[in-house]
Amino acid sequence: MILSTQRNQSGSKRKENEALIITAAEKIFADMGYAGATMQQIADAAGLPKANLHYYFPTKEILYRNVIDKIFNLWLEAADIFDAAEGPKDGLSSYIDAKLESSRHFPNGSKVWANEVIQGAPIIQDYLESKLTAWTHSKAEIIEMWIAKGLMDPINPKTLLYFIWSATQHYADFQHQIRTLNNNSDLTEAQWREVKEDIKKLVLKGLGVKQVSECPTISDE
Amino acid sequence: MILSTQRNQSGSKRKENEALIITAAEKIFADMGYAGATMQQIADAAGLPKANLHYYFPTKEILYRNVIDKIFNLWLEAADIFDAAEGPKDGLSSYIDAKLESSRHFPNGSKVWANEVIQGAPIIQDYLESKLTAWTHSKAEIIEMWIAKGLMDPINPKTLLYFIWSATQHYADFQHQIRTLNNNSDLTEAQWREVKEDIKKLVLKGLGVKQVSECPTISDE
DNA sequence: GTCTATAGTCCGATAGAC
DNA sequence: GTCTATCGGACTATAGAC
Repeated sequence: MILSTQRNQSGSKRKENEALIITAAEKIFADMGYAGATMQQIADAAGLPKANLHYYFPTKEILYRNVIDKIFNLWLEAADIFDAAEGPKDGLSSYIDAKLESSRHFPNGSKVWANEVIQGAPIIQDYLESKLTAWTHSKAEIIEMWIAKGLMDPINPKTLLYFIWSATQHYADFQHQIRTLNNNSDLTEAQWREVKEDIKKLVLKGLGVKQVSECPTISDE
Repeated sequence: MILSTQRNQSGSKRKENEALIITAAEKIFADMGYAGATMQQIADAAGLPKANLHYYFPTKEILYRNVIDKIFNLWLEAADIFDAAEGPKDGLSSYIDAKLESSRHFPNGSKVWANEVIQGAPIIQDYLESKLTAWTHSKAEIIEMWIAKGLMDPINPKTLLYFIWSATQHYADFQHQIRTLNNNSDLTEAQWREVKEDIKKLVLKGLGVKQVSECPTISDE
């Protein structure tokens, strides 16, 4: 009993600190790159001494892999929408919405992923070859089914997926460039809404999918 | 006379070595990131002793800025097509072609740029604020003119530019991921042609621009 | 202009006290 | 489980011979 309680206490303390460190690491890795990030910077961002990081994550690389793991699982979840959809109009626009929301509110994960892939995925190649490959094939099948049913124009499904990934992740990865070109201000709520509508409209119309429900806003303006 | 000859000789030798070093640096910075790249790796890739790099480029940062400079000028050149175009059908499809060719044949420059912007442009912020801002505004004006003339649907010009940048640069920056999802093979000539056609078709149709000349290929297949 | 040898700095990781 | 102090290695940059 006592042991169990102790285990719970230390277990939750461990989980708490691990989550704290991973969140701090995500930001530092996004801002500095893997090699550029230092354990000291991550420790400062987490408000812990550097040695504690090594207590929870023995090496920098293991910490990094844990950050990637969190990012990748969020990515997979966002795509459940895809499977549940009735057709491309519903599925693609929900997926674009979800990806843009993720770019807006959690840009750091996307940045870490992009940095890693640009450099040839030296550390997370196994993710690409196992999980991402399987995921991509399953989504490609759905797109092919939609095409076969005549719900949208024919297109290489991977080209379409890359298209959506790049258009949406751009708003996370190139956040700084977009901000600079927007008079050094973050996009406003209205600008985000406009981006979402523009991208969905362009993709759905470009694919020959019938337009999103013809009255987009609820009421005013 | 003699002095002038000597100056030419040493001048061309200097230019030669500088170009050699910049090309090597571009690859190493793309593969390793700024912090991850070492002067030793760049020296090895250029086939020179490390001290010679410091002779031509006093510091790592100065070398890096020279790499960025080359990349950015190529980017600007690729966009001259834009200004010369009659309308969106011509201008956008030429621009997409040019950007995809650049992604295919010179991916390293795009990767270095992406890495830098993801990390908040710590070193080349002045480029974003001066050159890129001016460039973007001039292209946005052209797009707005096309819209005003009724040649394409209304869209925020910046959203359209980001769209094209992301879709095309994705094939450079995420080259490794695309290769992995393509059975660990680079895209073939035929696959590149398909990607180009798919992207142009999607963008032009999505924007309500009249379709690309209705018989795309010259002959066979 | 070229190259070797090294100075000086910073970082990942750990030992060991609490 | 927490933290300080430090080791050992790697890197940028330079001094100085050729």
